Amino acid sequence: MKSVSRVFKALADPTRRQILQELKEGELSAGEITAKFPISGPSISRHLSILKGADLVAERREGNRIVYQLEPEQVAGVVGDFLSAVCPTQVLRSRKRKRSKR
Amino acid sequence: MKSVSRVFKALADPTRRQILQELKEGELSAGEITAKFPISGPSISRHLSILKGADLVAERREGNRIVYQLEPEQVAGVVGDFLSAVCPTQVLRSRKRKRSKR
DNA sequence: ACACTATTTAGCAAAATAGCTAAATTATCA
DNA sequence: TGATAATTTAGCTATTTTGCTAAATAGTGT
Repeated sequence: MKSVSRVFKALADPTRRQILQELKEGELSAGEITAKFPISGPSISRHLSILKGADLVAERREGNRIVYQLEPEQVAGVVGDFLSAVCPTQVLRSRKRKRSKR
Repeated sequence: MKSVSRVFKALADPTRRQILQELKEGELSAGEITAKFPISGPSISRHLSILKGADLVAERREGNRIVYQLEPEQVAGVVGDFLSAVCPTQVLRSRKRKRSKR
């Protein structure tokens, strides 16, 4: 699937959007994220893997747990690109140019 | 459903995102839009009604046909709000403040 | 090795989504 | 009014999504 599609599909779910908002405050482990939502751990885990698949978050293992952090550049990059493609006059501000296929 | 959810669900489909991009060039009738895609008229009609339900497009009847136009303020407003909520440092530019519940 | 904690993976059921064709609707024109 | 054109609505099917519980995996501490 294309990157843009993965990102917008990821953002289509309210739980996932809220996970991103929580991560904006700082990194959190899977368990800490789960504690903030009324749904099961496995369901959160699935949401996290979708967010990760869209590169909206990064994960790293830290001992026993897995810690997630927001990737604001991907969020702003992909969504911002779409926004400036569709309504160039409304949006915009100098964003870092994306490095081509690093 | 909440407005933000309707918007992001609407944007989750690639055909719908592309419809918005086509409309960016100027308004188009349902038939003209259909002609640009490889899927059936009724399917396009459904996509249009989802976009309309999210206020991403407006429609008006013009004689025989129904003409659609982009609502760039809704696109930029909702998506931009999310963007500045999640990654305030990356994005941003003065956007018109949304009039409260007109 | 064993127990314990944190997390993911598997497998299932219910709901939502997107496509199709056929039928209904709305407007135009003779 | 009757025919034609443009579009939507209805009804169907296949696929995807989201939630769950149970089981597997990975790391820590004894």
